[in-house]
Amino acid sequence: MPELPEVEVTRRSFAARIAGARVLDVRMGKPLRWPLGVEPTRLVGRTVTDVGRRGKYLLLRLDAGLLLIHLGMSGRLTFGQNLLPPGEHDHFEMRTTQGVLRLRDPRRFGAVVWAEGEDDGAVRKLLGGLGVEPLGPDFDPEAFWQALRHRRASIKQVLLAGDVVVGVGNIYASEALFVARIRPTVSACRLSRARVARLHAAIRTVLETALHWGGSTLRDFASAEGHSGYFQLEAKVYDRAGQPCRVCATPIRAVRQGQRSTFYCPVCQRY
DNA sequence: AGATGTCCCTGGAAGC
DNA sequence: TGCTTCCAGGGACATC
Repeated sequence: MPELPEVEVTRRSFAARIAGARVLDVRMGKPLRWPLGVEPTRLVGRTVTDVGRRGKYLLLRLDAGLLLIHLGMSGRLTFGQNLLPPGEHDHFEMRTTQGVLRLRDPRRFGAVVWAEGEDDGAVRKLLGGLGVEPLGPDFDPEAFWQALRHRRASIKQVLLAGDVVVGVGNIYASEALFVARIRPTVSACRLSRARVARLHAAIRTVLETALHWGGSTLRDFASAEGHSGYFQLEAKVYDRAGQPCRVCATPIRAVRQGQRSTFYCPVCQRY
């Protein structure tokens, strides 16, 4: 589920509804990626003030302290009144006066971490090294080029690292590079200003389009192929190894970069 | 500092 | 059918 658009859609789905809610109790299931970092009962009685987002982290702010929530690979967050009893994969549950916030995460790569404030050690450790928000005002072509010009790793891996720009996961990295017509394996520092400007625009377009369509991932759409009118969000390259490029019909190629799969069109995407 | 490999965990799909 | 192997959208951490 979760790259930046999915996390942002999740945030919007409950931010207004949970604001002002008082915590009634907190229940933990199996351990997530990191311990909560606070006795769950200490959250009882606090009030949720708002829900923010930084990269793929949700920031649930309380009148004192905040919870950093990450969905990992398989996490789903729900907030509602009449939820079923917790299942075996529901590992965090916070009952409030306005509904129950529940994290279901079968793979348990996700996390819920307590921080006393915005400059807490946990916040600095998890959020301190993050790059700029791709949909925010600080993401601009010139600064992007400046940040890339000293990086010798492949552009795909630099995008995934998240220390230049956040929120671009494995699927959207392949898709954005296709839109920008850039070979994923090219070294980041070899990209010209003009090509970086194209990539900048492509990242925004890809993420904004996904956000506009409700944050459903390209993979979800691909598996739902034929069902709805959402085919404009079909992956152009992701998971399409061997299938014809939608632009030039050349078979899409798959390679591995840093233990992750990358897909590209060898004709449309140049070095 | 930056690049690279490893690991956390479960479930579904593919291969034999 | 049943077993094994591989793969999955993330990212912190150790190591070089």
